[in-house]
Amino acid sequence: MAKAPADGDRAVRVRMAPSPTGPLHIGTARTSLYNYLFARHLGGTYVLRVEDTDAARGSDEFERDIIDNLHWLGINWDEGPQVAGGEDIGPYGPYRQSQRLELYAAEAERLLASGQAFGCYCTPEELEAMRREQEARKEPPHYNGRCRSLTDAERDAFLSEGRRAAIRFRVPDETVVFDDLIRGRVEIAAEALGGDRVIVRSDGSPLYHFVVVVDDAAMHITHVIRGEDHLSNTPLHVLLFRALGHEVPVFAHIPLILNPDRSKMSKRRSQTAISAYREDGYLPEAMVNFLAFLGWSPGTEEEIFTLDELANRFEIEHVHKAGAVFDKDRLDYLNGVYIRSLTDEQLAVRLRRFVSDALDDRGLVAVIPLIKERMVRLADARELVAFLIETDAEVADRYGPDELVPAKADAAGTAAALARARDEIADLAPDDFSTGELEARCRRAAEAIGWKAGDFFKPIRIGITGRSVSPPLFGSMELLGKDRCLARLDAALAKLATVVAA
RNA sequence: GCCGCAUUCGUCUAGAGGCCUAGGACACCGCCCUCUCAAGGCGGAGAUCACCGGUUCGAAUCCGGUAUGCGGUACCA
Repeated sequence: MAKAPADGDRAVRVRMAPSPTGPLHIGTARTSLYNYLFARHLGGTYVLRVEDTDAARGSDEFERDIIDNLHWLGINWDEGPQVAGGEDIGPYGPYRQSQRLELYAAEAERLLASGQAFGCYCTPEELEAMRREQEARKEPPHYNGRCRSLTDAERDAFLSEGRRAAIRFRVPDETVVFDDLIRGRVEIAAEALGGDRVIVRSDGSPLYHFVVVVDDAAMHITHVIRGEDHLSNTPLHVLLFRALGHEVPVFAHIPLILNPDRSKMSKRRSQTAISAYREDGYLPEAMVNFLAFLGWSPGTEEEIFTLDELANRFEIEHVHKAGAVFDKDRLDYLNGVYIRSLTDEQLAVRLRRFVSDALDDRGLVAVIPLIKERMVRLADARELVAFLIETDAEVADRYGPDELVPAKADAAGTAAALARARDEIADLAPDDFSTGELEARCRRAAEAIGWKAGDFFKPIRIGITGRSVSPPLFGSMELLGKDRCLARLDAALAKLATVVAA
């Protein structure tokens, strides 16, 4: 079961910090999942914090999408907002950064007071010009320290020009070393950070790298599990934790999810919104199973796991180091596995919102045995059951007379065969209008005229369903009912007659 | 450019010095089953473990270098 936290008796606390600047992204979902599994495996606490400091790009709609889809996946949290715009729960709230501004201001003030940060009066235009010069000189772009040690007179001069100060963190000159649960020891020279970094804009709003550290410290986060794209930012974070006088958490940088061309998965090249997969009819169980295995493996050959089983088995040390291409084929396969594992009744509930109400609940449950193993996604059911919903005329409009004719037959022969089938079916008593009886009669009829069963069934299938590919024929006929079957076969016969006559 | 991380079948991965003539899954191919399509069963092909050098009796596994890929390099998150 749960083993002791890796770093002694400190209770594990992890967090997921999505930014509501877009719908829940596949990568964010997996990072959330890994955090969740890590916390549950160790009996720790899972915190959700909304990083909504970017008011211009963020929206309540996206926050709702993120929270809703996280819930849909089965990922729940112990602290944080429970519903979008709703009450937070937990002792370290509020859990939305837009409501924590006083804390950030106070922490920035502390850094200023201790001399670990300073006011910088350079304008964005000046900084841009400086960067361009450095680039022209083939130097790595970096802040040149112009405002590092301003005299009072210089400061007053800037102020009287109407300039407002941004706050910069004084980056010490050293090599930062930190341990990563997945990658081991990482060393990065602080020089690579490009000089003293702005932590509060000149308009007073704090920057991501600052608030993330302030909040992780304030919320007593012990393990920061996040995407590999944050690895290079980590030295800055370590330095800030130390400057603020807080314990540095343990880091774990998980590999990225990749487009087929191995670039970081993006909206441009892949479907990235979890909600889109949900609308296509992927099951959350399949999604979770798939995401968990994208970069992690239990080390055995088992591959089907529930969320709880994953939480039991998950070990962060076994997370793979390299990026993983999102393999849609594998997701499709897993989804099929999960669909087939449901009972007909369970499947009917999941399918309800994907299938028109023209097919009632009873009808839906009844057709499931015919379509269950033919679905990859729940949305596939729409096409699979369409023959039950479409009118006879709509079905007839789907095909031309030639399509009814099997490869080795002609129109006249097909018309005769189909007429024979029609008579057999018409002859059935209502009580005998069943899958078994239908099949037996049609097989006998095929044999009687010397046709292969497959050839004989082809025009029936197309006449009944309007399609050359369909769920099992006789089961479909039973569900359709005798009258509609006969009407559709008559329509097919009428079509054939037009080409036989010609 | 600079900094960092990575590199086992097409893809996801197993692999923690001898159990590896490298295992599994998806995809692919073939056969079987079969009313179409699926599902299922059986089988096949597919990786000189990026490359080069070391360490070792022995390396996919340890070390160094190279190459390639990716990520980062903001008063974005």
